Amino acid sequence: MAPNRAKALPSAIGVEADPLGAFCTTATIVRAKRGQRFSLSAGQRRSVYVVRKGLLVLQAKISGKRRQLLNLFYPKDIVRSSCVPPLPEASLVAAVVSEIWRVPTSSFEALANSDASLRRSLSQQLAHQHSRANLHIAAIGNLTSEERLASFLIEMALRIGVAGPDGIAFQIPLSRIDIADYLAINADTLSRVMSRFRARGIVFQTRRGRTLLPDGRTLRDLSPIADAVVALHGSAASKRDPCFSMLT
Amino acid sequence: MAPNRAKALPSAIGVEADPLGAFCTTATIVRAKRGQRFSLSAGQRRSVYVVRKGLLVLQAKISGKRRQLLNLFYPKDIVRSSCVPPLPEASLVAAVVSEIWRVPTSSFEALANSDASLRRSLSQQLAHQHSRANLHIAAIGNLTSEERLASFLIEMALRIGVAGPDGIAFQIPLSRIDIADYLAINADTLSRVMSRFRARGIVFQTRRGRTLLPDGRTLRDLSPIADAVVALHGSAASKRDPCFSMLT
DNA sequence: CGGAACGTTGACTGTCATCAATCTCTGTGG
DNA sequence: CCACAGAGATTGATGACAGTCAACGTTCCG
Repeated sequence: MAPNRAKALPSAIGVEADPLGAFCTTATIVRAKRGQRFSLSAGQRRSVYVVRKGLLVLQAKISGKRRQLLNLFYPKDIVRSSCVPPLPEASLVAAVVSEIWRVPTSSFEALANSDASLRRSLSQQLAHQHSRANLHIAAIGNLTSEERLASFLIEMALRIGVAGPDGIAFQIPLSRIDIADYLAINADTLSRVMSRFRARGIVFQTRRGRTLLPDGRTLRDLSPIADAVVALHGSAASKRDPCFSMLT
Repeated sequence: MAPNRAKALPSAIGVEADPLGAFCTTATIVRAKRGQRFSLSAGQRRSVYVVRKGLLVLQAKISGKRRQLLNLFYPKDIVRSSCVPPLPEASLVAAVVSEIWRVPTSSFEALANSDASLRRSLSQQLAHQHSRANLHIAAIGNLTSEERLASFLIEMALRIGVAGPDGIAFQIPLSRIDIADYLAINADTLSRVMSRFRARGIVFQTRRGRTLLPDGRTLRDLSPIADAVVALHGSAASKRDPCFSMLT
């Protein structure tokens, strides 16, 4: 819980380039428990957050009651308050145990100003996240709940799934309510759709919340935006494991 | 229609700073008719577009049939393909007669690299657009069709409205189908909601497509995200005309 | 004078949200 | 060890809202 001063990265062993590691000298490491919130309001001294491990969600409330998860943030993602609309209770919340670097906005800008290649990485990263936000608009604007859930499962599989002999397995890092609020459907409806998927053998769920997707092909066919999801979330997976070919 | 080499800006007369004017030396001016498309696919030589006048929409298709307008772009907005998700038929379309500057990506980056204050403006502008995209997620994820239409009318009023004695007037630059696809509702439903608004005296529509909003207060009350819409779209309006106080 | 595109309206249908009851899982305290 | 409470998930019944289809009206073209 106590923030530490970030140390230099351990020398990489077969790890791809980590341009965001440049912030390690000015960042404060924060280890967040599930549910921990990070304020994004303008009142607070502004910081930029860089996700290192885990999963964070950007959420807000509409008219004080209805909740919406606007974005999911994975490792390497950057969160800055200027990209967050001024909605009530807009905040960044850790969905699972996570590690985040908190970088003062001034240091963030100073570093970006001094390093052209870092600047390029940041620009690309932010554009990528913007692209994901736009895809999410298309998803919740046009898809049925089944299609949304299929797209979400593909996203999860690509981001945190591990390919095995029986399919792709992972532990969904969000509660049912979180998933429902992310996909903009009712939690009850989500439960129904999930049950339907289970009955059709599209997903298997064991106790302890593990999810198994035995048939990537069918899942792909269920999601009209599967190609785009793979393009935006699949880069990590395809590097990690060739067995994702069912999805990609 | 014929692209011209951009000329230097005329000396400003009481006009606020225009950091994007820096691109005038390398930009190609494009005057677009209603419906003209700009490719954003990777195949094409990439360009960055800067909106100068008019209104552009970013659209895509889902499974070849359903259309979604992802974003609206107003003057000063920047459109680059890296912010656009890889969906079928993703394209930038002029909703009305517009003027756009087409800047080669290489020039765009070179200029940004050479000028720290321009870089700051660009970063702010892109963050602002990202913020609007996130607000749109909240809108189509959580609002009823009435609430969506109210929010849209507020956005239009702030962006292109002119305050007069009878309220705020403007000519909606989108067809009904466009508006419906932007708000992610059916065009028939939109027509019904609009009729309801007319019956309640919330909007008046004359022939020639002019729209009049006599009662900004009621409209505000109908939109749960009115505050955020005003914050993200109202800066131009409040400078232009104090009569927008009904909305802000 | 057609014809096309767009908008409006009504009737019907289907999906999804709401409400409520039940069940599972987890952690706590006796 | 068991009982209990509370949160979250599941499932059914029900109703409202919005999408679909169809018919008709309007406007603007050639």
